[in-house]
Amino acid sequence: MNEQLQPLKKPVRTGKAGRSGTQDDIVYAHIFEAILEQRLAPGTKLSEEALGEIFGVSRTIIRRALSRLAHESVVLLRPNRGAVVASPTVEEARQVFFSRRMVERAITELAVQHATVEQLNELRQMVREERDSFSRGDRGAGIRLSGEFHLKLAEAAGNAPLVSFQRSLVSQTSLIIAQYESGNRSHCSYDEHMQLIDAIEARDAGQAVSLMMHHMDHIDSKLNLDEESASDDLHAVFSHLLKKPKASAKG
Amino acid sequence: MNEQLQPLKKPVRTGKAGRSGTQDDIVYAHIFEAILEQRLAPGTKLSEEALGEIFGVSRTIIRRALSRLAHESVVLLRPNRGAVVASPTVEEARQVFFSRRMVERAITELAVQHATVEQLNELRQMVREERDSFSRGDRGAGIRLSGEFHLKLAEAAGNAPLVSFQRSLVSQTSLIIAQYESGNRSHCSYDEHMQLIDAIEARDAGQAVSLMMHHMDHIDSKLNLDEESASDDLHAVFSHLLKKPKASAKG
DNA sequence: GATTATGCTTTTGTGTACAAATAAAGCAAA
DNA sequence: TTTGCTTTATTTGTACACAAAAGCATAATC
Repeated sequence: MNEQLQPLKKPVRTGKAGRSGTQDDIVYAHIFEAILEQRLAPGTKLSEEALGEIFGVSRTIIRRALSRLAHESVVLLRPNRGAVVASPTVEEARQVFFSRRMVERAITELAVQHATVEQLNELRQMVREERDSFSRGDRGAGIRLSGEFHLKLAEAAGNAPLVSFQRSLVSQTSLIIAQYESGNRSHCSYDEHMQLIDAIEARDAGQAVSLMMHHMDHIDSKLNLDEESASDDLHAVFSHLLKKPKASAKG
Repeated sequence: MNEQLQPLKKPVRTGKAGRSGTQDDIVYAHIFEAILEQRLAPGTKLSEEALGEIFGVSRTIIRRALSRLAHESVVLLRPNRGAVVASPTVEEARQVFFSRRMVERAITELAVQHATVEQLNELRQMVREERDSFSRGDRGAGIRLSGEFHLKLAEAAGNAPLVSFQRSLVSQTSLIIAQYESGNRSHCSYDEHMQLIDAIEARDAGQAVSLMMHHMDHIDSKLNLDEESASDDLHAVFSHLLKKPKASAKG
């Protein structure tokens, strides 16, 4: 139980954490990523002390990160009983998707009006990264990048409250997909993403919204109710970040 | 600087704080109420230590409350520079109202489908309280209750993410109204609220949505850009909660 | 053998001390 | 008088220690 992170390295790519420099942003991003990539299964207990030890920070920092995750409904914070990875029910998933349809429609319309060519090119670059992740077989990163695409689109729409809501919805959606999506790796959302960007650049609101709604339908239709298992050992989950203490202190 | 609250009494009515029992819920509610009732002007610095002393709790609790307010964009949290009451710009106000129109439309449609008669009666009771507040001349409470009406309606719609987003939007709207609404006290929103409930009870979606959109228009049209002043002395703002130390230690 | 009571362990909640960063004040020089 | 710098003071950031609550296991009783 005395493993420590090196100075505390931030993960591949965040996009979510504000200035992504402070300790709690880093912890937040790591835990979030671990959840999305299913290294942390829904229901897993997130002990403050254990996480603090793993990341080499005090419980204060962990607590802030967990609080933030709880606010996005990715983590459930039970008073006096600690935090667990959220396990959205089918009904909760349905509600999230309802809200997402609403938000994505609004975002698409706004993006058609406001998105700059520069922003659209950045979006294209993100889609390429997303595609690469899936073709590498890195499903976790793919889901995450897909989410970041939708978040970036929200930013291009230029409405701050919508961005904030979208962030929360995307997080929850990612968790739901990670939990419920059927095994067929046909998550070729990047193709639909590209078409969407084209429609927005053409300033064709009708077409863009139509594509977005179909995209939502596709995501929706891929869900099923299989429960998959993942590790709930915090040390194992974050082992790739740990430097071995002596030689084999925990093997 | 040695004033203390009695055991820590919660404000009139919260509706916002979860179980509204824990210390930080109480602190949150008090500060939020003070902002809505314009006893705390936009831009006012919210010192952790001062607030801690006033409420008789440690900075830990204050910090959580501020963090929560910041997440609703009612308070601005600047790293290393403390918290201030948010002062939404005209553009930010515009964005909030755009989002609200979107959300209120969805909520109204869902409420027509799902709201029970019991919920509608509770809503009517809230509108009566709102009306009473305005007739008493208690503008702050009126604005707050008006916001709580919209939040309760969101709950009746039965979509959790929407409720959460609505909470944030309502908070911001209240702040905007408190800051920008013109002096004419023609804030007779309670009348429109009553008509809305009737339309929902009649399960007339078209009429309900139409009323809601007009309601939004009315709120919108009442805004102007006058800046009003309010106290920025924390002790004065919360004086009604303080018991006098000895006889006249601070007069 | 099942069930409830009780003490023990673990984990979270809160207050506080110390470190770091920022803002303020004072002073000097132009 | 004003401007810039140095020093001081205030305020936030983080860690830690102690208190309180929940969970767990053991044991006793029905």
